[in-house]
Amino acid sequence: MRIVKEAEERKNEILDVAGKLFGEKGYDATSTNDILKKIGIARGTLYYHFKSKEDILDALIERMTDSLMAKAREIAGKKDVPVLQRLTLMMVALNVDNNLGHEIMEQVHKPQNALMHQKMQDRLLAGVTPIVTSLIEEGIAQGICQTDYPAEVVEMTLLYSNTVFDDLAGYSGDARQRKVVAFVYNLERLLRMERDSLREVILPIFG
Amino acid sequence: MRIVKEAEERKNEILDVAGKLFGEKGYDATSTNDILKKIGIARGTLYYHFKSKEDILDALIERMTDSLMAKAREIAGKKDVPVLQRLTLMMVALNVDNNLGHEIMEQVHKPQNALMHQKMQDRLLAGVTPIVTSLIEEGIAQGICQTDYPAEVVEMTLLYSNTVFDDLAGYSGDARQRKVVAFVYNLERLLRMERDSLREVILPIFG
DNA sequence: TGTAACCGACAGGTTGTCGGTCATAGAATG
DNA sequence: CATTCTATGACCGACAACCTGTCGGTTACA
Repeated sequence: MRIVKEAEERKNEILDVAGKLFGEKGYDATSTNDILKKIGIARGTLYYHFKSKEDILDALIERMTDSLMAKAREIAGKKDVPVLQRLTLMMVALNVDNNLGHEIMEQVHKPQNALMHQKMQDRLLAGVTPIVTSLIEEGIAQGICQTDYPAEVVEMTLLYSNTVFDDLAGYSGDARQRKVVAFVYNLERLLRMERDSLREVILPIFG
Repeated sequence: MRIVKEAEERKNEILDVAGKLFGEKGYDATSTNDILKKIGIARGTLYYHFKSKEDILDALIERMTDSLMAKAREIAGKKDVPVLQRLTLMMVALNVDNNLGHEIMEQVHKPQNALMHQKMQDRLLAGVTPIVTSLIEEGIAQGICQTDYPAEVVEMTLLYSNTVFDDLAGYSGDARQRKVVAFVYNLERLLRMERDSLREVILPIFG
């Protein structure tokens, strides 16, 4: 007996399985056959819902980044919470959801998954940068920090943390700690903040 | 009549053609058939010299980065030239050879070539960072700049310029100019240098 | 009953393997 | 010194085993 489902439901079912497999074996190493066999659908069904394998990846990334950005926007919008605290919340959200929450991230930084990593980075940078930038601009208005180029500072910072902290697991405990401390140190300089003023805000995030 | 060549010569011949094709069509879109037909060798010959398509890519990247790093080391080693001037030469070398010289770079930043981009970035960052860091440390010793984390500053800076300036062509003239100015501004802050002290050094590089 | 969702065979392409062939440097021989 | 022999490094191309995307036909259900 052939099982029929609403298009939206099937699509999500495909994305769920694809996401899991991409996370386990990488995008390139996962074949469309792997996906459709695991779900129990035919080849034609998969291509009825998505026009190509890359289309699946794009939809998957969109689904992930959309929910992440919604959360980021929500945090940034809490005007009653102090700026620095919102910044902390933001970094927690980005790090947990981005690097740990989904197991996809465990494999995403190895060269094999370059395409996936690249696409996520592009989308996240484009989407999150303006949100975080607005936060920084609030901070500037309140005299907490200062820079002539908030957007570029944010861009540089996000890019760096997204690349380096991705495979931070590869470092030993000490080297890891040093990286994080250096990151805080540099960020303080970029934003012309007092030495160690961000230390207590950011350090706890990375343990 | 079958043509026989020294292994090293054939290898380089293969890398030459592969590099050209990867640059024109991207890594994924180039098949091993494209390569071997263009050279005029059989399938078996290609796989006699390289164990896989990815192996070709790796060898190609190694050949490129090796020559680039040799040049970087040479520049850094000219102890009679002032540090700032050496820094300029270094950036020129990295930018020209990396982004313009080889036409490979023209296509390298589009998502299709993510694997190529990723591998080059990994290798370049790992290789060039210590060289540039030593340069910065010289500058610190001479009192030209100051930071507690020179390696991380360099890492952050190289990563950023390698990612953002890659597809700088996508921006209009004004936005491009702004990016570069912001980059200099941020670098001065990271290295605790006087405002605009790097301006004349770096700006000319990007026109 | 019309159509959205589904099926699976198939075409055309890809990578990597493998048993076998040929060219040639250098050893052996006259 | 000239010639023949031979071991092996370089080369060949058919082939297996995959892969993605298409398409005409089928089925469930609103």
